[in-house]
This record gives sequence, structure tokens and C-alpha cells, in this order.
Amino acid sequence: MTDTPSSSPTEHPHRYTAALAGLIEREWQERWETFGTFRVPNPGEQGFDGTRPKKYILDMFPYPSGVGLHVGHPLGYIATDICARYLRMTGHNVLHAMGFDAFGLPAEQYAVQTNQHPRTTTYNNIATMKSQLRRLGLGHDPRRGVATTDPAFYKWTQWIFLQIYNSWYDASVGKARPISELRAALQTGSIGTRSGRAWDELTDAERREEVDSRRLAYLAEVPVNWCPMLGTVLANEEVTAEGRSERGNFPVYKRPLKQWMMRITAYSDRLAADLSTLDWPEPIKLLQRNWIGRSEGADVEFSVHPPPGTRSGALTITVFTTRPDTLFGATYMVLSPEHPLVDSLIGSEPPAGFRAGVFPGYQDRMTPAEAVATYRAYAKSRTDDQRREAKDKTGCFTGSYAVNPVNGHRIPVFIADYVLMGYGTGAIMAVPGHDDRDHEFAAAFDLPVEKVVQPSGGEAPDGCFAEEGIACNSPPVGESPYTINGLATPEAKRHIIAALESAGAGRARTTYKLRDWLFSRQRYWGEPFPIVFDEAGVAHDLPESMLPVLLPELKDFRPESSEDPAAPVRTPLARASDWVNIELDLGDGPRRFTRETNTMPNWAGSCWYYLRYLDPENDSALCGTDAERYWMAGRAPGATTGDGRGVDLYVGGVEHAVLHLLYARFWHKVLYDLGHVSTIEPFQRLFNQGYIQGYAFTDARGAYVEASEVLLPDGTRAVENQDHPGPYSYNGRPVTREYGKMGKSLKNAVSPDEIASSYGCDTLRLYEMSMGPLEASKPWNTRDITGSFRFLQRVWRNLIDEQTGASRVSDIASSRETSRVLHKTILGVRRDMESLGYNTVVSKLIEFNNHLGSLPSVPLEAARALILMLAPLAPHISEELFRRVIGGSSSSLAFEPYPIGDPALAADDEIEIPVSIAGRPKHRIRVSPGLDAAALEAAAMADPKVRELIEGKTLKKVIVVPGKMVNLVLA
RNA sequence: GCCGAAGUGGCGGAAUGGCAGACGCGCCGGAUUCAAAAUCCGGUUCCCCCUAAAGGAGUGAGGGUUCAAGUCCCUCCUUCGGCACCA
Repeated sequence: MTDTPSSSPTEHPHRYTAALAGLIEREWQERWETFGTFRVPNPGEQGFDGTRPKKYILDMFPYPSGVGLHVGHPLGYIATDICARYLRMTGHNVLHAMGFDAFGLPAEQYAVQTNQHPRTTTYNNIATMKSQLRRLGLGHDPRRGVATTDPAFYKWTQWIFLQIYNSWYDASVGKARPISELRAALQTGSIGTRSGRAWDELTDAERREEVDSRRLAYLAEVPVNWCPMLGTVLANEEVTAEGRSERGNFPVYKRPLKQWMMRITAYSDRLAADLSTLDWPEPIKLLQRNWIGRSEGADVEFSVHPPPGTRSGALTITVFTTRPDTLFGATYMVLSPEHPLVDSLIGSEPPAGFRAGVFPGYQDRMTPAEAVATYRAYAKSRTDDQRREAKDKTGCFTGSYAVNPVNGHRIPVFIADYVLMGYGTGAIMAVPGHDDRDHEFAAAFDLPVEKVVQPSGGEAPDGCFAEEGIACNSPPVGESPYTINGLATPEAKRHIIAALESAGAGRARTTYKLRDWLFSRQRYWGEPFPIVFDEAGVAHDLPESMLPVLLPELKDFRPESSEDPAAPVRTPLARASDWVNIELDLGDGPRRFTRETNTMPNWAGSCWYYLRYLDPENDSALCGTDAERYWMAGRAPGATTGDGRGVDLYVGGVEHAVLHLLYARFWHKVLYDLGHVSTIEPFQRLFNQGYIQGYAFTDARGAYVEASEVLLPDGTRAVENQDHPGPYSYNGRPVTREYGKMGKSLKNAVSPDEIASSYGCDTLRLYEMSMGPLEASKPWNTRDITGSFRFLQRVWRNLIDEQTGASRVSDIASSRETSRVLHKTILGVRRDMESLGYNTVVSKLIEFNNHLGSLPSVPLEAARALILMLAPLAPHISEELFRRVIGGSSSSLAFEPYPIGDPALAADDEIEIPVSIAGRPKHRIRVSPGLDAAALEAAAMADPKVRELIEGKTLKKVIVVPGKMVNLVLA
């Protein structure tokens, strides 16, 4: 590690060195802990001051990894800590805490690797991480630091699951309601049964089916993403675009399995619509909107043309389209190969002038039945990867024709795998003139193309025109209710939909890409479900009194990992037979049950942890009403309204844009509907911090080598001089440099402990904030840290005598100049603090401190302001300076009022105004700051140099911006 | 392919449409010192130039709007991130 610049202790015994910084930091961390400085009382608790407004400042829930932190991890934590400290000093009650998201795959994998129980490794990791975080001086409320693996925590995760399980989405009012109300409504008939039969006529099993099929948490046999290497299923959101697992990058296969699902799709509309109320970065909102994938269109019914000599005429195929205005151009139809109607569609009609099959293995002699069977087998054999790579259109004719409802044309029906069963209705009307995919398919099959839309103000182009335009080529007015010639696309859509509705052939519909959330995992280290199955295999929810359902002890907790995608699925918990098989009395006497042996996914705990921070010790509710109303809704006890902002600032990485943030919003909305929380959204303001990146090095085989051991030609370490272009070597062998996100996998991690030991954590905090804007990704450069360290040294030296350790500050009045610099600094720093512009806060403080360094003696007023402004960023040195220089009785400056700037005192006596000729600055004049436009122009024209510049030329125009500039435009 | 973000000195970066390069790193020079470290002071976009003054060019490329563009608009290039036959 770098040697810290230091002086001999005898020369400067009280210089701010790494050793002194370490002493100060340890001492103040202990004091904060002893005094409970960052413990914040809840409403009703001793010390609570309801007159102060609240702020809830939150970091994304950290995962306690086994390998410790690198300097990239605390970037956001430092930022929220600075924010929280600033808000405390500006008169807010601040909730700022950090717990641990400790269930889940990585913890379990780490336990497997090190051959320990996940509980052991998890709690060890939490302890390690807590001490690393403590060393950074983060002002968290310690009693709120919950872990999802604590039974006292996951009791409430299970409780929330039961709330979701025991509710249904009432679309007529657009919210979740208790399942008991559904049962009552079905009974009275105010809600019809799915089967259309009366409730009284149904058997118990049928009634249960009616209810269960509407629950927000339900069991379903669905095609899931099965990852045999992880031995578990994954949610859609956990599978990458390449069809591999986000964790571990293992192959993922589709496979049908009975699993717990969450009906997040019921909330699609609200999840999309409420984004507009949030103060989030637009790209993140867009990411969520795209994931939800709302699209408006219509369902259109096509009746199947009965083949001559048959009597089956009642078959209709429903398609979804976003372009009902192109219905006149629908020249064929396509169903997904998995569509349930395919079997009944197989006919014997000959293809009328088009090719009946295009796919490997197709032969002209095949009957439609043979072709369909062969094609389905072919489509099934193709993996998602193969489908993505080969985009050539394949498919085959079913031997049937359908009728286009708007013009009665007879159009052939195909199956093709470019139509997905999982979206819309799994069937489309194909408009090759106005859809690129349909166009490609039509080209491959020699199908007719008809143009029914033209660009507004232009000829219809050759090929395919997929954009909006003007409808054309529909029948003349009066001949058809569907006539839309001349209408622009939006009007044409409306007209067609209305006509379809009155003809009973279709209706407006909105669909979503979002799928229901797969909520089961076949792992050990997760929350058990509060569900048991009776001997008939019927699921029963456990009463609240039986919570928590504790995770059983297991010697062998490993999942059954396999490379075979067809290997049987067995959960680790199924091996705990004493736990699985139980006798319970659920109200009708003791009966035998077996427990659900899946566990919940990692996301469960992180979906609601921010609510537990509010009231971590509550044993009778997930959090108390008063605490929830105060910290989330901003309602002080007794008040009837609040700001309803929820979490005021939520800082975390962009990688959670769709996963965590979508799931948590969903749970929060369910809890809101059921009356358990009082805000519609959990996180009002979201901020995505950037990544810290670094150079990484690969050897000849392309393997990463330890970046800290790579040398430059002169034998120095490459990390000490990142500007050096190389060549680089590792153990005497040449290596190549790359640039990427800091982390274990690139072997370029820098530990915060290492930096804190060499410079102190105040320097580390300051450096991380100086690197650039919080939201930007930026390269770590160890060499630059010294700048932040030297700044703190200069602050210390300006205020403390390095020989004696005594204060050098004198109780004298500030000069006019110092006062002006001081107030300018305060005003600027406050503005930047509000916008999280901590990089420019640091530079303003450096400038201010440099000014103080030029003075013979630092006035007390300036010293005090400097210390308090520095305190959120570098809290330890600031506490120590405050104690030594300002003194006073308080145990910490954490609640000292933040300096307030006075614009009058910040005003300059005289300012310099640039005078430009044709926009190019040529000269500067000194004027008093208050001059209006006319006076400023007069001052410029009176200046001898300006007169010289424009001499002999004609002035065409003069632009004057008071306080800014004068621009002279010459003819 | 579609969507999003970003391109500014040797490096990290700063700049409500109004003096481009604040602040820091590095580098150069000076003071201090027996010497060094540390510290302090000064300089540091590029070109022209012994130097300075004075010029000129300059924010990925090319156009445009404007008295004035790093900033707004259009086209393109590069890098990074997301999605991927979503009807």
C-alpha cells in the first residue's frame, strides 16, 4: 500500500496524519455509539419532536457478501449519509438505517463452497459488513438494522404473503380486497362464477377453484424458467436476454412446473400509470414502462371458414392487434404453435397459390395434419437462443381458412413460431403491407400483400410501411360500416373498433408484456411459505398465530444441481421429513398435513424491509400505525394530512430498475389497498448512483490477474500511475489492460479498509464524493486520493497549531472580503447540497479554505461555518475541530444548525463584465453589480478600450444582459 | 434492430443559452532546507513565438437556430447499459 505522506512526529506532533485521523475517527465512532447520536425516536417515544418535519433517507438493501466490500459499494451509502447529516442540521427528523437482505442464492452458494451452514456464514458476513460500514462513519440508527433472516423479521414476510394470498383484485373498483368479500359476492351472485353456474350448485371443490383462481397469490402449473445448475426456477426478471441466469450465468430452460405465482399483472395499469407521480430518473421510468409493456388495441374475432362438406362452423379465433385500422390488409392469420385451437383447425383445404410450409423437414406431400405435427415438434426443439439467432420466418398452413370480418375475404390460417403464445391471444391477423414480420412471412410463403395505409402527404412506398398514416383502399363510403378511407391512423382505429363492437366482432382491449411473478424457489435459504397441504393435496394457509414458520435445521441443505434440464425437481426442504409431515388443528380437529417445501425468492424480504425499519421491534404488526403514518406519509401524531411522499430519497444502483423496484411497488400497493400502509407509492424520489470502475488486466490466456500486482516497466505498480500507457507485466509476463466495473470478477477491487488505514475514512468519503457527479460512473484512481487528504490537512492546519494542538482561530470580526467569500460559499454549498452535488460542494469548500489559509488569522465566524459545512462530508475531523475550536457543551455537532448565507453580504462591490464584439469576448470592464441595462451599456461605451475596438465601424445592435455581459454587433 | 445514457486539457471533472477548462491529480518553475520529505508561492488547453504582448483554433464529426451554443434542433460516429419476432 502507498505510504502516507507524513512528517516526523517530533516536528509536527499535532499534524493531521493518517494515524491522527484514525484516532479521531475511532474516538468519535465510539462517542456516537455511546451517546446514541443517530438513534431517532418514533412518535410516542421519549425525545420525539413532532414539530420537526421528517425525512426518510434510504439505501437499497445490501446483501452481506462473503468477500467484503470494495470502494464501489459505499459510494451511495456515503452520499445518503451526507444527505441525512445535512438534513439533521437543517432541522429535520431523519430516519436513516441499514439492515441486511440475507436470504438467497449467493449466501447459500458461499455456504456450500465453504462447507458451513448458511446461517453461520450469513451472520458472520453481516458482522464483517457492519464493522466495515461502521468504519466509514455512517450515521445509521443501530436499532433499526434488521436482517431478513431473523425469524422476527420473516414472520412478517410470511404474514404479508398471507395478506396477498387472502385477497383478490376487484377490477370493478381497481383494487385488492379481502378474499372473504369475494366469497360473499360469489354467494350472492353479485359476481358471477367463471363456470356461469350458481354458487349453490357448486361442489366444495368447485367453489374452492372459483376462489383460488382469483387469489393474488396462487398455485399454477406454468412453463417456468428452470435452471438445473442452480437447482431452482427463476422469475422472468432473473433471466438475461441471452437466456441465462442473472446469478451465475447458467443456462435456463422452459419446463412446466406447479409453482406459486403473484398476480402482479392485476396491477399493470396502476404500476405504469403511477410512475408519472414519482420523482425518478426518466430512463428508469421508461425501463419499467417498457417492462410492463402496456399497449392499446383491439380483440378481433375471425370465424373459421367451414370447409365444404363439414358442419363445424362455430369456431372463432380471437386475435389482438394494435392496428385495427389495417384490418382491410389482413390477408392471412397466424397462430402460435402452442395455441389450443390448432388441433381443431386442421383442415383439408388446398393452399390457394401460396406455399403450405417453410421449415426444415417440410415436404410437399405432407397433409396439413402431418405438417402441423412436424412443425410443432420442430418449433419445440428450438431453444430461445436458436430462435433469436435465426430470424427467418418458418411455419405451415393448417388447411383451414378464416373470414376477415370487415370484408368477408377468405384468408388462410397458419401456425408459426414468430407468434408467441404468451402475448395477446397467441394469434394474430397478418398484415404484410404494414408489419415487417408479416411482410417477411408473406415473402417466404408467396402470400398477397395489400396496402391500406399511406404516409400522410406521400405515395405508399414499395415494400412494407409500418408507421401511422392515412387509411386507403377500404370500400367506398356507404358500402361498408368499416369504411375508413382518408382517416388518420388514430381516428381510423377508433372507427374500426366502434364498428367491430356494434357488429359483435371485436372490442377495445389493452394488453401487457408483464407476466405474473413466479414466486417459488427450490432452495433452502429462504422464507418458508405459511402453507400446508392436506391429504387431498389442497392448500391451506396457516393462521397468523402459527407464524413464523421456522426454517428447519438441515445437515444437507444443498440444492440438487444438475446439467440435465429434465432431471426431477426436488427441494432441499422436502428432505426435512419431520418438518414436512405434521399434524395440525386448523379449526376442524387435528389432521395430517404436509408443508410447502418451496421457499420464497430473495426479493420477498427486500419488498418491504423499508417498512420494518420504521418500527423494527414491533411484535404485533409489521409496523405500528403511528410510525408508518409519520415516517411514510409525513403525518405527525394528531395531524390529519401529510405529504404522502413515502421514502424521501432512495439511492441505489440502476440494476434494480425492474426487479426490486417493480416487486416492491406491487407489494406496497397491495398493502395500501388492504389498509396496512397509507401511501400509494413507497419511494417518492429515486436516485441511481453510478458505478466505480477500474482498470483490470488479463494475461495471455485472457484470465484476469490481480490488478494491484501488475507492474510498469520501471517496477512501480500500475495502480499508482494510471496514466502510464504500459506495457504492463504480472509475474514477469505481459498483460493487457481493460476497463470495467470494479469487483471480484475483474480482480480489480480496492478495499475501503485499506484506504481508510492509509488516509482515514474522512478522506475516503471526501474522495469518493469529489470523483464526479454521483450519478456518473467514474474510474477509481488511488493516486488522486492525496488531493482530498491534503485538503483536510490544510483545514486542520488553518484551525489548529501543529506544534501545540491548540486552536489558531481568533475571535475577531471577518473582513469584508472574508465575509463575502463566506456567504457566497454558504449559498453555493447549500444549493449543491440540496441537489446532491457533493463534488462541487467539496470544491467550494476547498476554495473557501484556501481563502482562509491566505489570512494571517482565521476569524471564529468563518471557522465555525467551515467546520459545520464540512461536517456532513467529513464528520469525524469536523467533530474534533468543533470540539477544539468552538467548544461548547454539546456532545456532537450532529444537530448544530447548518450555516445560513446572506445574499446581501455575498454581494460584490464591483464586478467584471465581458464586452464582446460579435459574440467574442474582447475586453472586460469593471462596474458596480446593480447596473441596469442602459447604465451598463453606457459604461461599456464610455470605456476607452471599447471605443478603440469599435472605432470607425457601425454598430448594428447592442445586446446587454445586466450583471452578465455586453455584446456589440457590428455591421 | 429498437430504446436509453454518455463523449470537454496528460487524467478525474466544472460551467441557470452569456468570459470554456472551477476544484483536484499529474507535470514545470521558485521559496524554504546542509540535503531531502513535507509545506508555501507561481505556472500549466492547443497553435504561432527565444520570451512576452498580441493573435488564431478549440467541448466526438458535420450541418442548423441565435447577437451569443459544451448547453437548443437535425444527421452521423464511438463507448456503455437495457430490450429483443410483444402483433
